[in-house]
Amino acid sequence: MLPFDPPLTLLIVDDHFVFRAGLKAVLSLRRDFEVVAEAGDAATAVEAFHKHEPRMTLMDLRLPDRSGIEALRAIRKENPAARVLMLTTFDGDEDIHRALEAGACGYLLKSVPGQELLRAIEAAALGKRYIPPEVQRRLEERATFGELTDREREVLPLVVKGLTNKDIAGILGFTEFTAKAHVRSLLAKLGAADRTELVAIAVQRGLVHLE
Amino acid sequence: MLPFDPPLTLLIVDDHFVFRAGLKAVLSLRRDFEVVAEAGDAATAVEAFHKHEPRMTLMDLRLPDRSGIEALRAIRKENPAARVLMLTTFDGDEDIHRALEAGACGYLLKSVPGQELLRAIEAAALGKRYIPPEVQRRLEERATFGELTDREREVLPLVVKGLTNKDIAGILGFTEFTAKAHVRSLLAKLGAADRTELVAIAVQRGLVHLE
DNA sequence: CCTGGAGTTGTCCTTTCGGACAATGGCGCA
DNA sequence: TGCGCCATTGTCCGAAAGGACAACTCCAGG
Repeated sequence: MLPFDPPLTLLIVDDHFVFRAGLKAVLSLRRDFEVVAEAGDAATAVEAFHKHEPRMTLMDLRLPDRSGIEALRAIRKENPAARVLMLTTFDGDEDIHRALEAGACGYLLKSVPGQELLRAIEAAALGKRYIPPEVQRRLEERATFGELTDREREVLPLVVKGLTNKDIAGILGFTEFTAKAHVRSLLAKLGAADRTELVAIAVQRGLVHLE
Repeated sequence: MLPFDPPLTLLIVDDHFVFRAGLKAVLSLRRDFEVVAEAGDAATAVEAFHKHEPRMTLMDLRLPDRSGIEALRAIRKENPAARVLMLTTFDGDEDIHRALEAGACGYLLKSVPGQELLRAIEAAALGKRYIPPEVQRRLEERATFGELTDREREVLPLVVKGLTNKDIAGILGFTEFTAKAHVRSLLAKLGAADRTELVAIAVQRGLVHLE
């Protein structure tokens, strides 16, 4: 593999100072990689991207200003050719799916070994989509479930908050029967026996986030 | 602050290669800190501790062989004077509590800046317990809730799995009434209106872990 | 134009929940 | 010895949940 010339410019986005230091340490093993900027939150990330126009961005999914995927979208909106590699701990297949749909050119786990990280960046910079087998597997499992509708996505977080069908109906402005219908559909689509299990599955799969 | 002489020997335990690299990079800023070993899982960690007898151990809570706190316990059992600093992303107050109870000499968030990390290690090595204010706050909030009984700790995961009171009773070998009583008690102690909210709270607080 | 999916609103019926209250036995601690 | 906490088992009751159906509207896609 030929080295990048000029060097591959990189933007690092992660709210963990120590992890950023680790990335820089690993990336410094390649003379043809150059970290031109780093950011610890989404707003700074978008700004830094605009300023430095890096050829590759490494982005954490979980950022303090609660986005990561939003930052990805903002960056891809500014430059649709931008290459962004998501780098995160496992967050459920929904997050992976959303990241790839938003145009990420790969999805690495933070547990990635150094060599694989370098290879993934190289592959992504050359236009390939780098997705590790374990992530791929999760995505395929996911495909067996149907997509959720917009309404279902509105109802689900309310169920997770412990609200009753009547409460949900009041908030979203329809009758209890409608709420029941949506919940019934959610149970079927996610394979849950009742709303309690629904919460566990939804959280595990990253369809909703607690806090 | 006087430098450590001989140098402070350190063991690093974290399953993320990149994060370990970051730790080493930050720690190398102190000439009197010396990383003598590192481990990516609990078993290796205990082994490395036995072999190198480091004066300080930095340990991630979440390890692939599903322990972290177990590794902490194993290490403290071998050497009750061992100093172990937990270093992790937020995992709910229950994990913090269990770690400190098991003898951790501090609990840092992975988002910790480099300087604070170095200061925390220094403080912990000198016998102080380093706990950042945000973690302290979480622990105090927690104190307002009562401790769970052993039975409640058995029942809770089953509730989270979506089982009914009757199912739970069958598994644990008592009647549905007893299951109801425990669930009622859990609802009261954790401040949940129903078992759906109970799941959300239990997961958020780290009383149960999904997967 | 017609089909299908989504969203909406219902009914009927059985099961489950959760609150209030009460009673028993055990075990530790003062 | 007695008090309190825990675990256990109940009863009664109203509210909520969830399955099985059915029907209507709207709208996009073939």
